[in-house]
Amino acid sequence: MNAEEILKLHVAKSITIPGEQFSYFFSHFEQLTFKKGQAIISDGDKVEHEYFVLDGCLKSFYLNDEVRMFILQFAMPGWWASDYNALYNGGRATINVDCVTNAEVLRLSSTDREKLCKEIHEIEYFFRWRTNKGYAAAQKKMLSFMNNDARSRYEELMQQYPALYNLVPKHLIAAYLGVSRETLSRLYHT
Amino acid sequence: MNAEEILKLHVAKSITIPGEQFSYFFSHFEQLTFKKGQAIISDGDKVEHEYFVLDGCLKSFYLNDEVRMFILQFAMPGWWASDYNALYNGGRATINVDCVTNAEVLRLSSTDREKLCKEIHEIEYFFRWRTNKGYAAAQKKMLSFMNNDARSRYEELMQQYPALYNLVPKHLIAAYLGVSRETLSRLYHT
DNA sequence: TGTTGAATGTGATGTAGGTCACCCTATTAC
DNA sequence: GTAATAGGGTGACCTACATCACATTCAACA
Repeated sequence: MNAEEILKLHVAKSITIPGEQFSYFFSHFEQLTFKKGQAIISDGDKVEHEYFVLDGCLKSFYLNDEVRMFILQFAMPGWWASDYNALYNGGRATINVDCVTNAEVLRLSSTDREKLCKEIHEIEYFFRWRTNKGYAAAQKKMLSFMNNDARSRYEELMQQYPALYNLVPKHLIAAYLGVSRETLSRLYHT
Repeated sequence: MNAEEILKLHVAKSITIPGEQFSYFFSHFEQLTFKKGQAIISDGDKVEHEYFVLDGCLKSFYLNDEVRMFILQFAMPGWWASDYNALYNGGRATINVDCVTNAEVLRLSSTDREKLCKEIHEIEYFFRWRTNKGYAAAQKKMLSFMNNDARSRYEELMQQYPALYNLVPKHLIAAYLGVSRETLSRLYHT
């Protein structure tokens, strides 16, 4: 399946638009290839794009004192990633995004997104819908964090995304769960 | 200042629409008065509305085993509250919303919101903008939670919303910070 | 082929914050 | 008025998790 088809399927989850309109929408995306470990957005960058993952896995994360890493999200195929705070407020990045594996992504500029939202009402609906999803997910993660201990958060994650176990190094999973790698290691060696 | 003017100011932060169009928008809201302690959305309810706070303070919270309370948000004047997950997915509420103080709110149904978004492109933009704000805030809260200990989260909150100190009982502030009321008490009696 | 460094496991020990128990003081209800 | 209930403080103790230190495995690569 090519990039256009993948994005079309994704968009079709919330809206239906005619083919030529979708082609126009798609024409604003730029397809990019990244290697494992490559940075996409770094702390301090001007943030002008968001990224739709076609293949591979990204992570968005925050670095505390440039030392400890907290992962906000693993972005799998069909997910979007950026520093949305910086993207919408025009500020500099405080969130980093890079590649956990080799990755294929589609890049859309903030300027183009706003242009498209203005031109095509359905597209504005699509982006509202997408952000809603993100908001609900962020809230759910917050609750899971306040409610549960490290073990149940780990089990929850593995149940929801079993693929992560083999795809992602354990210390990154620890950084997502908000525990030290030592604690995570002890968790599943019971 | 009356309800219409308050909402107009709020909306004007992101869009400009002609007066008669705003009046049409406003006509879909219903103004309601609640007493301190009154429930607005309870676990298990069908969720069909969202609420814009004119005066007073609401809280949205989750009850773990019907025992421990985790507060997601205090909704002050100019803020919106609902169980957005249930509201957008048509499910039953898992989040509760009630009144920390006596409150004046404007209520908008999900049906009307979607109707208005379809009819008036600017309104759709407004709701996209609002959800974006919410998403960025949720992400920021998540990071603060992963990064900081209870004391700095408490100081951060008091610095950002000093009004809460006198407005809201301490055990609710504890439930927002995700610590026990005992721990919070010890925090500021150093 | 040996070296380096990333990823991981594991013991010892420290600590933030939870839990339980009990206290006192305001409100609110009757 | 008195009773009942919400809000809040504080000591004793416990637990989940962090931190530090060190060992092991394995892949990259000079």
